[in-house]
Amino acid sequence: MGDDTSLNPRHNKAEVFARLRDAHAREVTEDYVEMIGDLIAEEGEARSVALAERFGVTAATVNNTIKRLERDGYVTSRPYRSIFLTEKGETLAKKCRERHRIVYNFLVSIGVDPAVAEFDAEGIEHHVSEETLRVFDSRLK
Amino acid sequence: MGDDTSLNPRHNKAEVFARLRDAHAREVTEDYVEMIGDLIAEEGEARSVALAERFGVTAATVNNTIKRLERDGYVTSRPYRSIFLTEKGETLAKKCRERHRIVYNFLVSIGVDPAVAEFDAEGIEHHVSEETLRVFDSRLK
DNA sequence: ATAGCAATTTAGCCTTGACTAACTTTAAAA
DNA sequence: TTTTAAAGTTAGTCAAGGCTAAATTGCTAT
Ligand SMILES: [Mn+2]
Ligand SMILES: [Mn+2]
Ligand SMILES: [Mn+2]
Ligand SMILES: [Mn+2]
Repeated sequence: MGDDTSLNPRHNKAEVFARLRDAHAREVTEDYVEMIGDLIAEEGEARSVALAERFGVTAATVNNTIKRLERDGYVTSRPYRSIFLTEKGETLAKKCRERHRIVYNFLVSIGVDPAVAEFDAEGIEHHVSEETLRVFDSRLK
Repeated sequence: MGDDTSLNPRHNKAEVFARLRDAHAREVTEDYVEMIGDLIAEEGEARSVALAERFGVTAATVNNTIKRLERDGYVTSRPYRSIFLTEKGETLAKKCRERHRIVYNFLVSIGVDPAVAEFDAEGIEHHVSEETLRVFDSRLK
């Protein structure tokens, strides 16, 4: 009962923002593994040049990011060759793709224009908790 | 008809991500002006120490951010004194507070636990377009 | 009036994620 | 088989947004 967390009206706003910063730290990783998975599915392989074109960034930026993803165990790559997802990367990609799909479908289902939903879902997906995602999904049926 | 934008299955994903990066560039600013407004309303003034506590960051970080906000015309401040919103800052704060309120209320209205909604709304608010916000709001009545 | 504490600022560091320019490698065309 | 264009890499730069440690200022209690 001496617990300040839920009773104090000056509630722990700091926790909310810490979680927000956490989500931001994961966003690029999530979008990359999802996109790499998409490319492998659609084109048979994920090349830097395709990632650069789809994200609208330079090849140098893609290169930096891929190195970080490799360091963190999400992808493997060899110089001048295409990029592969590790088990860990594959798992994350699958989760993100499903989450993305649910958020997008939910927005469309409540009446958001598909083109607008495409924009908004790309950002919203990273800030939707498991619980909120379940609520979105349950509204889809 | 030669318009690639809406017909081409290799649609302009790049636009979506460009907008996402734009939204990210504005997030911290939006949360700060909103919080500064809250503090002025609740406590009569916005001090660095209160911002640091609420955001869960150090005083040095707050200082840096306030300087950026000042440079960009959202706040005014004098050394060792409290922080004030400019007209521009006030306008943005008001818009963000209202948007935040709508997103939060919408999440709660569809069955998300209020505590969870508080977390998720803090991130989602920055990625909700005017149009999606109107849809959320219209569902609230 | 001043000592000491709390608040603020400054300096210096780090990572992420972007860029340009220049270089290297690969692969396709000639 | 050689040339050349596309793809990928490297090097160097920058801003945002974090941090710690140390210096400074302002306020409060003695
Ligand atoms: Mn996505
Ligand atoms: Mn995304
Ligand atoms: Mn907010
Ligand atoms: Mn926010």
